[in-house]
Amino acid sequence: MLDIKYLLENREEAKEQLASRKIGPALAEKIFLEYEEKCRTQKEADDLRNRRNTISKEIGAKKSKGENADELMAEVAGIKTRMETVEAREKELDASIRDTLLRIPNLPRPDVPVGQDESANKEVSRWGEPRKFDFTPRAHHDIGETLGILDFERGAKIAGHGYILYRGAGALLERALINFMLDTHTSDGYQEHFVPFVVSEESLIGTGQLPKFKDEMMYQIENENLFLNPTAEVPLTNIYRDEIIDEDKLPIKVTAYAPSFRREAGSYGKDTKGLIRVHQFNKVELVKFARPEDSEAEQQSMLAQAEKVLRLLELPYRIIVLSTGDMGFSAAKCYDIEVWLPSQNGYKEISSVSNCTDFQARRANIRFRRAETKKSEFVHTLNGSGLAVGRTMVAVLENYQTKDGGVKIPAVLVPYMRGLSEIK
RNA sequence: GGAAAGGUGUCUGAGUGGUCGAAAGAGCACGCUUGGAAGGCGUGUGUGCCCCAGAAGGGUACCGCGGGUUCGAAUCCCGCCCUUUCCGCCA
Repeated sequence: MLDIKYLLENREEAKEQLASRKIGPALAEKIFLEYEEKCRTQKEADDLRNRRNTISKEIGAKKSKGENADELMAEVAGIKTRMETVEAREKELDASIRDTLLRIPNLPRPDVPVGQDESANKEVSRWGEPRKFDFTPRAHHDIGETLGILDFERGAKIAGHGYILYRGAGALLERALINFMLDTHTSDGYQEHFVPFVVSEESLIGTGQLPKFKDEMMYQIENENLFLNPTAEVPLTNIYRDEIIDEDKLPIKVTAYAPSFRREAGSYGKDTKGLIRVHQFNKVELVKFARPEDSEAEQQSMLAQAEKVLRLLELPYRIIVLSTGDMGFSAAKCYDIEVWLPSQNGYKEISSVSNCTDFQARRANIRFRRAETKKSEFVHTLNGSGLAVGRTMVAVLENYQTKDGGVKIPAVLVPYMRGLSEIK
């Protein structure tokens, strides 16, 4: 959620920034208008309440002395009639302003490239050399099915399209990747968590998935105010919802493995085959809570943390900084890591590392107490995939495939594979 | 799922219709005391919003959340959420 004061005090600048995020000026104008009326309405309501409170005290005083208070009671009755109308309008305006604010995305940091979509994204760096094949590399779903380690048909039989059954060495490899990633992050100071796989509406509002993306993204549980976890960013960030953290505890670094569930409504036709775009995928998530002045640097180190996994797996990748039009709702600045996929002869997103500044903290009411001033301020929250496990599996299968249809296991994973060094 | 108890400020905890933003204590800040520290003493110590050009100041709201009763609600009533204990059911 944006700071309404910032919007009010920087109206034109804010509208420009919103335009870069594909939000027209109408929403901001609506807030300005409603805010103005809200101030007038609140003033009237406050004055009426003041009068009522004063009279009520007088009534109390009179009655305790046994005097007659009928006249005062008649006056207060008149006030109450008017109060009903004014207070109702006040509530309506407050709710409307809040609802609008909840649907406005975060504003970009000044160094984010401005643009409407991914064409304005900028490549930042590359690591690793894509392997030269002396045969035509196959796609991961082809490799996986042939080896019998990925079963798309039976996954679909069990749950439908987009739900995958992993078998044997495939199941083991998925688990190996999860454990390898968690071990890597925890040894670098991220505290491991195991989180609920369902999340409440409040939590989702806190991180920004609701109210705006309910239908496209979320699976809701029938008869419950619960949703399947769409990303461990939600449970991890909400750990500190409605809390005040001591400044000397910051930055807090947490990590968790969790399956992510996405409806992916509206993405029909994209990546329909294989593991790339599915309704349930595993992910190891990184989340940080930091002081505002540190969040920039913390984002860089989180990016490096996610990169580390790919470097250890020796998978080539590049880093992209997303443009204002391509960033996620809650992000003020976002890097994508894209891994090399031989079958696509190109790079594919495998991680997203976002600085959400105080946007989520304001929604979720996550603050810290500044030691010097004793005042509470909103923290900055950051999140990043470290990494999307399913897509890492894709990258391993494709980059490590052999001419005869097998897959070599990256050296760092062998200990996690009970010594298995190749799937054949 | 059933029964009971309970949710108050940074924390502990009092408060069952009026003068309660809320006792007391702890913590924290400042000052005094001391050669210094400990200790003691004193003072202060929430947040949002609105009015005000701003400071000062004022108003209003906030005692889990939402409604209701009342001239007046932390206090009474209803619904919901959460916590604890016991029972049931299970992994």
